[in-house]
Amino acid sequence: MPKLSDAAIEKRKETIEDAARELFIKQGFHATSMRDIAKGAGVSLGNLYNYYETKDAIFESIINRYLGVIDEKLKDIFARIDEPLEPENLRRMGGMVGRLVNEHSDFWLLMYIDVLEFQNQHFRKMFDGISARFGKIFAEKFKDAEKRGDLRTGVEAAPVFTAAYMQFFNYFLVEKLFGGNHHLGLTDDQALNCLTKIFAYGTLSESKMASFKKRASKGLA
Amino acid sequence: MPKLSDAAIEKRKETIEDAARELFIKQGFHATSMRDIAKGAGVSLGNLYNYYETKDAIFESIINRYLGVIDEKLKDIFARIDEPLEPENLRRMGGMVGRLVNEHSDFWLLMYIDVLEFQNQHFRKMFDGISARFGKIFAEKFKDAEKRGDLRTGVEAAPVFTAAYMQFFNYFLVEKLFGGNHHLGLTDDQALNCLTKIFAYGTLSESKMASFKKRASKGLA
DNA sequence: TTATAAAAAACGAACGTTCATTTTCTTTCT
DNA sequence: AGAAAGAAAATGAACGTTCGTTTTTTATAA
Repeated sequence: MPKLSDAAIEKRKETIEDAARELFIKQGFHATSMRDIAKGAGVSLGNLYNYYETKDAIFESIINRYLGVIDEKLKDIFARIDEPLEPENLRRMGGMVGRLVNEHSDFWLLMYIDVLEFQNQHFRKMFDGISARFGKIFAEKFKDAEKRGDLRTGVEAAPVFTAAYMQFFNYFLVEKLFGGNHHLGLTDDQALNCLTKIFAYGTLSESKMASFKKRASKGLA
Repeated sequence: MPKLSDAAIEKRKETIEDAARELFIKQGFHATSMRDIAKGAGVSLGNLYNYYETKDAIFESIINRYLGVIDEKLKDIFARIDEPLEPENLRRMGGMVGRLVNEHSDFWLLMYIDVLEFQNQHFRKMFDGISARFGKIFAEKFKDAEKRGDLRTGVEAAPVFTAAYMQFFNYFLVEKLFGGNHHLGLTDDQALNCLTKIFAYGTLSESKMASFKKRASKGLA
């Protein structure tokens, strides 16, 4: 047989990793055998080792691939937010984060596998210094907002925005993975509204809130 | 040999479960063998089966025991909070939640094991309808606060209190287990203050906030 | 002696990994 | 065009371990 093209190898690896991911998520890493993965991918047991050195390497490859996907999705979300402290944008972000969590709940399960089995080696960077990263992404916007006096005195933009992001994120994680069952006692929509309101009133200056309320009463809502 | 006393059996089970818990947390459930547990507890392999039917049963026993402990600690925390919507009390709760998370981080790891390996069977009740439970615990307090007009119009006490609790909880979890590394860009103290302020300004009526600020300026802080 | 706890040995099944073998497909040669 | 050669891919049996659990044996104290 001639050597497979890089594209062909890549394609095969994807089908293997798709099968492995599904199994890891459904039954955990250690409970999933190489035989399971082989069967799931429609590949022989031995052939797996032509593509990966070890079982761990499969997990790592899955994670690295997925990290890239989620990273893009997050970038996309933040790119769609021009004014990060605007309440309506916070609310929109919450919706997008919710969709991200729900559509990729398997990704967060992989994160828990990583925490338990690999001491969180691969996901460390996910939350490490996240506020500083938001500070960079929205550097001008945050500076502008502070100049304009949009924020209450003593309130910094980056931690507040991060806290809002984390709150949305965690809300949907609890709902999706931990049996929250509407743990705030509200529908998802109501919960998003409630949380957004808290962050809006909690962080914006009174003048900013007033102008926002005026705009809201005239506007869409 | 005569039958062991119930107390003796209980004591032995505790040492076994202590060893098992440590191993489960350090290396995961499936990666921990019955031989590991036996060695860790200073007991023979076969003897484990005089105390537990299966390996799963050990895990379940650990969880049920621990759920009781955490439940008590949480009850204790809420018992120490007479006025749940008072900002200074929210802040105090945050501190207590932080200590709970940090001192019992293994408990939350067990929760992740449960999510991954047991479909969250044992921890379901942890977050299920948590807002309603807070609503019951603080029923009178919430009603009083709403009567007094402590809250902004349209803001319900239970979801807001729950959101605050979850935010504190999640903050420390991320710090402890996910390599947050001061992910809000603040010290823990500053983070607690920041979050408390958001929830205070975000949910309390202006009159209530004014009286609080007056009291704060006169008082300790 | 007798009931029972504890220890040790043994069980079959399943694990991750290896490897000799077979299959597959391109290339080369007639 | 078609057979032979060569190289890489795919296979699945087999390896040595280790797994959870069971069974057997030994030790202990009333």
